[in-house]
Amino acid sequence: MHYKDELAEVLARETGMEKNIFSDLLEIPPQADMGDLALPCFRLAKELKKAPNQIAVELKGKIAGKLTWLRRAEVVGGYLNIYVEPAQYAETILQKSFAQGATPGFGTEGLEKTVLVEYSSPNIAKPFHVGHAFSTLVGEAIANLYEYRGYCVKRLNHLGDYGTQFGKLIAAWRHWGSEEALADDPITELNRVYVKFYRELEDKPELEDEGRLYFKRLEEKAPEEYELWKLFRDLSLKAFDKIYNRLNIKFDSMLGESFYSDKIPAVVDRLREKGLLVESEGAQVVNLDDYGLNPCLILKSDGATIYASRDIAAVYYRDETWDFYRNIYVVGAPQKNHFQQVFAVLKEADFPKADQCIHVAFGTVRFADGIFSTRQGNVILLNDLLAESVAKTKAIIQNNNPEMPEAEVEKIAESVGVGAVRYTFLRNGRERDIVFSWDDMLDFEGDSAPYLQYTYARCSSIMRLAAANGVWPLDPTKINHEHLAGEEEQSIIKLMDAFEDSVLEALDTHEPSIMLRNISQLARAFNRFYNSRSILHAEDKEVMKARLILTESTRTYLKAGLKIAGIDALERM
RNA sequence: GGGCGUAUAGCUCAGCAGGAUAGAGCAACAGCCUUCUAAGCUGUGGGUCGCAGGUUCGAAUCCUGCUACGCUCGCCA
Repeated sequence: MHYKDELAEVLARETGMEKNIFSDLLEIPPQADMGDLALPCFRLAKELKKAPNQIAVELKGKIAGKLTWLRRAEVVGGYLNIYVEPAQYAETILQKSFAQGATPGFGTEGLEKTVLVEYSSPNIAKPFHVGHAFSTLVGEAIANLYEYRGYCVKRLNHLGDYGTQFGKLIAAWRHWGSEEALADDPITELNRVYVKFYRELEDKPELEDEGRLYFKRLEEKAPEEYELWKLFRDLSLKAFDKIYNRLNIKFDSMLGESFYSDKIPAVVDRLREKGLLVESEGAQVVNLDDYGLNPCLILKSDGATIYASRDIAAVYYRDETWDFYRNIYVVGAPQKNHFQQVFAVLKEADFPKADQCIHVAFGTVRFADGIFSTRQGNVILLNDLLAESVAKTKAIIQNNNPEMPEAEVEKIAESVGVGAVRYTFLRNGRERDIVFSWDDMLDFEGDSAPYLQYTYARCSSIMRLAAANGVWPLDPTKINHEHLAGEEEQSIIKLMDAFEDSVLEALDTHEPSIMLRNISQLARAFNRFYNSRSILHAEDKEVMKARLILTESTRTYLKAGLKIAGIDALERM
C-alpha cells in the first residue's frame, strides 16, 4: 500500500509529530469494509492524554482535503479508517504492473551480488525419495526468488558421495551384487544390496569392519575400490539427471563431498594456526563454549575427516570461487546444530562472511506411523509420486476434455501432475513436517497448484476469445478505471499491490509459501470476480475493456508467481 | 538432563515486530452449468488459539512456569 507513506507524511506535518510514529502505527485492516488503511489511536492516547476516539476525530479533520486519493475517512472506536479512491487506486496499480511486463514486482537490488544456494544434495547410490523433494523444490524456489530480485544465483548440488556408508556399499556389492541388475536399474540394485547389508549386519557384526576397511581403501584411492565408487557415482548421476530434467532444475555445480576431501588439511592448518584445535578423547575439536554449543569435531581419532570439516572446507572453496554475498544451505532441520557449529567455527577462525552463511531448514517428510528410512527400504520414490500424480491428472483431463488430442493431454498432465506435487512442498511454512498422505498429495482442489493453473488457463481462455473477437489487444492506459471500483475488482487490485512485498518477505525469510499465498489469494479473488461478472459479455464495451485489462493483469501475476515456484502456467487445461 | 522446534475448526494450515467479531482449504450439509473452462462459485454448521499465571487500555501474538510430541547433544551425514 504505497499510500501509507504519503498519509504518514501528511499526518506528521499536520500534527508536528514524528512521521515514524504514524508509519509504524498504520496498518491494513482485517476486513475490506473497515477501509484500506487504519490508524489505531490507542497508543497515541497515552502521550496526548486524550481519548483514542477523540484523537481519531481530530486527525480526521486535519487530513481532510489534503490527499487527492482519499475518498473518505471514518472514525470507528479508536480507529481512524481510511478509504482510498478505488478508480485511482486501480489505475495506479494496473499501470505499474503493465509497465513491468512479465515480471511484476521484480527488483534489481541483487545485481552484482552472488548468492549460492545449496540444495537437493542426494546421496549417490540411494533412491531419490520424496524426502529429497523437500530440499530440491524449496531450494529451487528460493533460488528463483533471488533471481527475481536480480541476484546472480549459483545452484549447488552438494552430492553425498563420501563417507563410511560407501565402504559399506562396496562390501554389500561384493557380497550380493548382480551385474545384470546394475545395468538394468542401478539405483534399485545398489539400494537392494545396501538394505540387505543392514539386515545381514544384525547376525554378522563383522560386516561393519569390512565396510570401514573399504572406505579407508577408498580414501587412499585404492584402484579397485575407487573404480567401483566412481562407477556407482556415475550411474547415480545419470539417474538423478532424469529427475532433475523432469523438474526442470539445472545445477551450476555438482561437486560432492568427496571433492573437498583433499582440501581439509589446509583447513586444519588454518584452525591450528589460530590456536583453535584442541585434542579431546583422541580427536581434534574446536571448543565452542562461547557460543553455547558443544565442541565441533574436525578430525576423528583415527585422523579421518568428518562432514563438519568437509563443510568448512567447502565454505572457503566457495568463497574463493564465487566471492559470495550469501551462502545458503537448504538442508533439513535435524542438521541445525551441525550448521550452528560450522558457522561458529568459521567465526572463531575470523572468516569475515560467517554471518552470510545461512542454514534454511525444512521439516521432515514422514509417514503417519514413522519416518522414511532408506535402510529399511521404507520410502516412496519421488518418481512414483510424480507418476501417480500425472496419471490422476490425465484421467481428469480426459474426463473434462474428451476431444483433446493425446499429445496435448500428456503434456498438460505432466505439468499439472508435477506442479501439484511441487505446490504441496511449498505451500506451508517450510519448517513444518509433512506427514505423507496420498490423498493430500493428490488433492487438486482448493489451495493447490492445479487450482492456480486452472485459474491461469481460465484467464488465458478469455484473452484468446477476446483476441479472436478483435477486442484485444488494447491500450491499458485508455480504459475507464471507474469500472474497476467494485469490491470484487478491488480485492484483486489489492492483492496485486501486495505481490511485490510478498516476494520480498518470501526472500527475506527464505519462505516461498509467503509469495504463494499471495497468488493463491489472487486466484481466489479472480474466480469470485469471474463468477459475479461477465467479462466478454459485459454490459457495455468500456466495462468489458476494463475487465479485460484486469484479467490480463491477473494472468501476468499468476504466471510470474507460478514461475518462481517452478510450476508451469498452461494456456489450457 | 542441556539446547532447538511444534501445539489454532474433525483434518491440513495461515495469522504471531500486541490491536477491531481469530481466517483459508479439505471433509460435511444446502445450492449454482441454454452466458467467457464447474480442477470453479455461493451459503450453513464447526474454535476454552495445549494448560496456568503475568505484563498491557488491549494477548493466539510478549514474559514465566508446566504438559505433550518431534529433533538434536564428537568420532554417520
